[in-house]
Amino acid sequence: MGGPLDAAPSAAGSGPASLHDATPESTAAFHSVGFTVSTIGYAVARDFRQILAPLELEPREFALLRAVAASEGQSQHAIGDRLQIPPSRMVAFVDALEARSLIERRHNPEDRRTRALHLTGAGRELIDRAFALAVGHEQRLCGDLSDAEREQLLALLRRVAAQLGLAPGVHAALLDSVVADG
Amino acid sequence: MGGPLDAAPSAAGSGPASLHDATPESTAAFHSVGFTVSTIGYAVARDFRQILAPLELEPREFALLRAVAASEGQSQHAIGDRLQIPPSRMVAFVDALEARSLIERRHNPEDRRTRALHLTGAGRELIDRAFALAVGHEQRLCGDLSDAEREQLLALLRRVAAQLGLAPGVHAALLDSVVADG
DNA sequence: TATTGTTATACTCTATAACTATA
DNA sequence: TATAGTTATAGAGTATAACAATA
Repeated sequence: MGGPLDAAPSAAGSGPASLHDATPESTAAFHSVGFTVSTIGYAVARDFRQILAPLELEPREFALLRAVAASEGQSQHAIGDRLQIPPSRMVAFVDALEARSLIERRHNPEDRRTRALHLTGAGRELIDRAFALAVGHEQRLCGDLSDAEREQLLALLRRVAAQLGLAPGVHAALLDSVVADG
Repeated sequence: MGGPLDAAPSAAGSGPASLHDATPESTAAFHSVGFTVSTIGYAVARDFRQILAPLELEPREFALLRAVAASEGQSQHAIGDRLQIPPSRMVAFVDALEARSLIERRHNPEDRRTRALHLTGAGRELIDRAFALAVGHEQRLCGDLSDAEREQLLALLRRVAAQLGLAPGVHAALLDSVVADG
């Protein structure tokens, strides 16, 4: 949702009464950690999508390429498991990347049911280019922060993540196709 | 996407080479501000959706209710504009809330094309309950942070938002139905 | 002629469940 | 009988464009 989605008013403990006064979203919106992190997270994801667009690569395709690169030769199912992508969705994703000769399916002689995923040379090159763009994106995001401030931000965010019971490294958005990274 | 979506490796300047080594997402993932804020933002949104679920209210419906509350009597179009919701989508949203007698459309004698939106008593009550849940959510998110740390986190996030050219208070996710707040 | 609200159509994405081939 | 991959079907959500009423 949008501006009015902010759930915490200017004063955290002011209570529901402030909902009905004349001060709308514009002033109260950015005082809630929940709304702020959700808003910025979404904007970052959208921004990253645009950053990757020139490569004709979606964030989730970048994620998939990276997963294949990280453990080459794994079965389609295994990689889908790690990314929490159901088997039937993996098919289309792998199809698209294979059609562009970025990855390839190979038969596994030991178990002819499985298809081992491997990167091609073109796939490696594209990952490198995407990675360079991502690093640039990250640097732009943090352009206003010193190294110490950046570490501080990450430390604070991790403590919020812990409150959510969030497992490090797993982006739930994968399932819903909202994805991004810097 | 998921874990492998992190674009920045453990060392921010290490470069694409680290893509091909044996260290996968698990260790590198949470070192990028972009990935971290996007991941947590998504998790917060999902969490908030579950918080609201007992009220049978979606985050975007909460946002819409709040927008109506903030400027009662505004036309459907005006409120849609503020929330960046196109007119044709507003119809279904307002239909749903009106069917539950949370808001109502009234004819405007001065311009009979427009429908002024007003909250009902039930709508006000539901907002209050949703708001209480949102405050609890925010407190849980920040349960591990002192007041000073919370302000620090918000200040750092705002500086990242500024780098993105993000207008305070407008949650772009409204358009894409990924929405939340604490 | 422009605008508000509405409706209709087509398209995308996803989940679910069959289906095959191997094991 | 179970599993990896695939395909088919149906459903949700959305964008786009037409439409009616009013200005």
